Amino acid sequence: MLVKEGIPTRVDEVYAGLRADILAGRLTPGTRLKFAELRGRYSTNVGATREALARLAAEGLVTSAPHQGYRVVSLSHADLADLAEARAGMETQVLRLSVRDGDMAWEAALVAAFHVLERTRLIGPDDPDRPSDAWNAAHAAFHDALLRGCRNRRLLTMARALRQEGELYRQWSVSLGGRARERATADHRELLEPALARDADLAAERLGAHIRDTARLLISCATDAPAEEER
Amino acid sequence: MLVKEGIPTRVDEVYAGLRADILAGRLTPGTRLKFAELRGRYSTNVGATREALARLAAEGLVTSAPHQGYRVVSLSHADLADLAEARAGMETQVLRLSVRDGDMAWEAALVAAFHVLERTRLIGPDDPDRPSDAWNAAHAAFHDALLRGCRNRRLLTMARALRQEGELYRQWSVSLGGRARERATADHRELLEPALARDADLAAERLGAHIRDTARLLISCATDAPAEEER
DNA sequence: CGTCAACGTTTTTTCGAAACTTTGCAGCGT
DNA sequence: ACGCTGCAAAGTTTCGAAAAAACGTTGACG
Repeated sequence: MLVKEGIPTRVDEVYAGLRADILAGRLTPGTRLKFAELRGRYSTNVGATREALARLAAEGLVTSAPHQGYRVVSLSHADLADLAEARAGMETQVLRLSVRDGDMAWEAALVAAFHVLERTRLIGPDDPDRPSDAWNAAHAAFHDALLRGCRNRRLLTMARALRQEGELYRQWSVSLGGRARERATADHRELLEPALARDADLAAERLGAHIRDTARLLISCATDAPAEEER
Repeated sequence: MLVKEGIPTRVDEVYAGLRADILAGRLTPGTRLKFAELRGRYSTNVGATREALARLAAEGLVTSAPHQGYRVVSLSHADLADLAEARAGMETQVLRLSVRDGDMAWEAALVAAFHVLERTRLIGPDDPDRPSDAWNAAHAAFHDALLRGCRNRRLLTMARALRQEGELYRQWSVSLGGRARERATADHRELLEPALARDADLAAERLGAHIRDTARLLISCATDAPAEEER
């Protein structure tokens, strides 16, 4: 956060790669991140790896304990509940500001994102139980477009970080229940309309409900105990 | 964040020292942080310094640009307004949860913190224009006690990080106006009472107003342009 | 049979120097 | 006088190896 753009350095590459691997699920939650492995995986030195991990730790995607190395953040029902609560509060606040301050370009981007989301098949060709990658991307883009009108960089950054962690849970949750499939488009249209109508209260209320519902759904679906340790 | 405790490592020392120096104002906002200097100041190597700075950057206390090093975050009126808005939203949310979930130990700690704050002289012996160090510490402790009842670690951590940045502005603001002095104790009593009475709405409303008022006061007082560049 | 201590291995942390990038300055040409 | 190009200095980034710490195993003792 608060890092100005410029020419990407070596650390940035490792950071980006690591983050992508975690978010895409190529590195499962709870796995230990040994420097030797990472050094081979991203073909870099220890120092760069260390700094990339430090950034991810600050972001909440990995945890660190002195002299015990880093590991991918582990998931738990309790933490998911906490995260949902934090997101509901955070994102509704940002959405209010977004609705208040967003200009026409924001509206246009929002409508565009919704259009893409609406037209993207929820279920991919490969795995009939899991949302397709394209849909996940469109979904994330829509929610980001929703918040992007907020002029407060600080709040926007925090909301994004929280949402990103949510993606981790989504990635590792088992197949979504049937209800989610039918509701998906309707839910998002119900978010779009009050946002465009500049009804901040209604939009915020619906977004909060959306987040809480999704979290509840994930919790109820994840009957299997979430990944814990690995030594 | 999300760093488990353990035996402090070298990086932790540098991180702690650097953070203390920034918050105490020994390193002024906007100053460039050269590795050579820091290496001498904390008698350590480049790598440790680098990692400590990376953590502080993630926390928002320093900024970084590729190939241009790190510098202490610079202050501006616009950013202060953003920060106040973020804090108002964040802290009121955490306070609601704190009031809802806080147990008797929380109440006790809160009362104790208020007692100390009430009995601490606002104006120190050395500088008649600036709050004393003791009062600043008591003030921070009271606000922390207010929020500490919140069981959601994630929200609590974020609220604390935001508040910490606020301390930076307070440190560098010019002497507070007269109104602040009389209102100080009354303001905080008006925070304490609804919290103990478990009136989350009233407590949240007053805290939000308190934060916004303080920020407004700081902005109006800081007639001199805030520190900007230094190359 | 269980517990504890010591040893060896694995992994993290620390460190200084080489390599690369940016910045400031002087010289040259227009 | 102004602008551009190339050089020198300062500073950041990268790198691999040495040092310190934790972990697992083995062996001895109660």
